[in-house]
Amino acid sequence: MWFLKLSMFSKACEYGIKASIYVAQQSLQGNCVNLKTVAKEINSPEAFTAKILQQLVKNKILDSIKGAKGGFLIEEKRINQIQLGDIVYAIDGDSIYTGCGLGLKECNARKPCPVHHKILIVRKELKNMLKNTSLFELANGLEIGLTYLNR
Amino acid sequence: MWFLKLSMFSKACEYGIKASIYVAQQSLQGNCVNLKTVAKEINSPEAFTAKILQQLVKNKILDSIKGAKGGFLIEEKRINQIQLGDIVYAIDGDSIYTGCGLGLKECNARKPCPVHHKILIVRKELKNMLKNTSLFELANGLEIGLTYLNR
DNA sequence: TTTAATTCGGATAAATTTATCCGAATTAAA
DNA sequence: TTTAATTCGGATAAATTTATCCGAATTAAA
Repeated sequence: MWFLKLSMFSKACEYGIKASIYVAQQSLQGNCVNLKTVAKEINSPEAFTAKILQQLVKNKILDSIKGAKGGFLIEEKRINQIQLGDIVYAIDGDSIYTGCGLGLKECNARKPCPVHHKILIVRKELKNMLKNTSLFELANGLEIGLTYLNR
Repeated sequence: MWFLKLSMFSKACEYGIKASIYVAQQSLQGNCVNLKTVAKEINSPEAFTAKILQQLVKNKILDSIKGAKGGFLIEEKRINQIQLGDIVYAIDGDSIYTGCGLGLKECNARKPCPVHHKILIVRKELKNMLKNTSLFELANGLEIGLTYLNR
């Protein structure tokens, strides 16, 4: 207790998002990058990042190439089809879309928890953001030096 | 991994919010309620709830009365001064207001992470909601049968 | 004064999330 | 063909969050 989090994403999700953005940026330049490089560039623990990259491959966010000179990449034309929400979904599942804000087993508009409608507004904004933010946009911001991945 | 959460609040926070609402509702009727009753009514583990109630007392959200016939209550006039955000803050601290969405140590408008501006919009909505939702409003919704705490 | 019901506070355990380790499988290059 | 670099996948460990236990302190009522 006493220093809990209200961060938007889990660590797994943070790493997943950062990794996807980095791989996308590199893929736009025709580069395939390996785990070691990814972990270094996004400043994340290597072994844990490996798990997350696997998860992203399973969920068709990333492609992987096995063996020496292997690594991760994203088909270029897919980069602007993938939305931030797809990455979050691949790692955290659909708990944003479901799940009561106060943990009630049942909670809906007809029999809502006390914060149901309040949270709905915020969640709607979140869903919207996740749906309308493309990986291309994020990778491009990084590429042109507008944003940073590693500080 | 593989079934992470993207729920808005931690369990501790969920219990804290539910407990505060229930105690407020009861206080509006002049009742002082003990841990056992609170835990039962909000469907939460008793011992853990005890810790959270203590935390809320320390942070002046709730008042406690020790000894037999003791319990928890909120001074009536304070119920509409307390906002949802105060409860969240008491338990989870100010991590909503600070903290980079991608976990970067430094992240600000001048050198933002790739999702900085995206998250700011959502966070602003969240902050707004937490600031403008009073405990009275939540307790009252429960009282008049508009909302439910235990399903 | 004694008893019973309660909050408080510390220690500890269980569950979940985060992280590491290591060997198998794969593949490019020597 | 062999070697070295890599992804993959399972087992396990560390850290954090969630949860329990128990005795001390407090207080209303018998």
